[in-house]
Amino acid sequence: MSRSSRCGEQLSRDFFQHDTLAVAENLLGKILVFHAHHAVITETEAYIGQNDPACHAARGKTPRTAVMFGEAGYSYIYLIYGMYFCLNIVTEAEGFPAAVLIRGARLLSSSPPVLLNGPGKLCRALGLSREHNNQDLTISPHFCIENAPEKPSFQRTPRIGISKGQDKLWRFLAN
DNA sequence: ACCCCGATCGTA
DNA sequence: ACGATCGGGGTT
Repeated sequence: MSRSSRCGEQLSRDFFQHDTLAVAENLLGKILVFHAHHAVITETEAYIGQNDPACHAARGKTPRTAVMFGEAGYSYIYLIYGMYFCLNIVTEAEGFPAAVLIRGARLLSSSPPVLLNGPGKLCRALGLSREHNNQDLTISPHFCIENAPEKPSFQRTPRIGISKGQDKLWRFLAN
């Protein structure tokens, strides 16, 4: 984390190549950049490997989940309930399927800032959809995560909207 | 080929 | 509490 640790710098791959819980926690307060949009991440969830029953990759690699088995720092965007998209960022070592779901952010490129509470609303507001799946977030300044001065205080809770894996406190919510 | 259900959201 | 809406994944 040498170059990437400067404020406003695009995070490099090594930020994402770590334990998913650490990445989910450390993404709080960071800036999600998509073209003209800048948003402070306020809520994340971790989905970790084939032993996590709520993880899409729990039953192995399929065409949809293949990106989760790939290199860290790539986007995993999928359609949910036929109407909404959810944005994840792939984590950990290549071959280990895990990702962080971006559930909430405060949109700065608007006045006053708009609270995007919910992964579907977030993708709709930013214009993220299927065509932005499987993109490397460590390359382009138009789709990346930027470092930020401070990590906010936060709480951990069970993940939202799942029927399995509710015992884990894998949701991170900035105060 | 078919069926079930989901990492959601807005409205009732 | 519920409906909208459709692709993925398991089953036949």
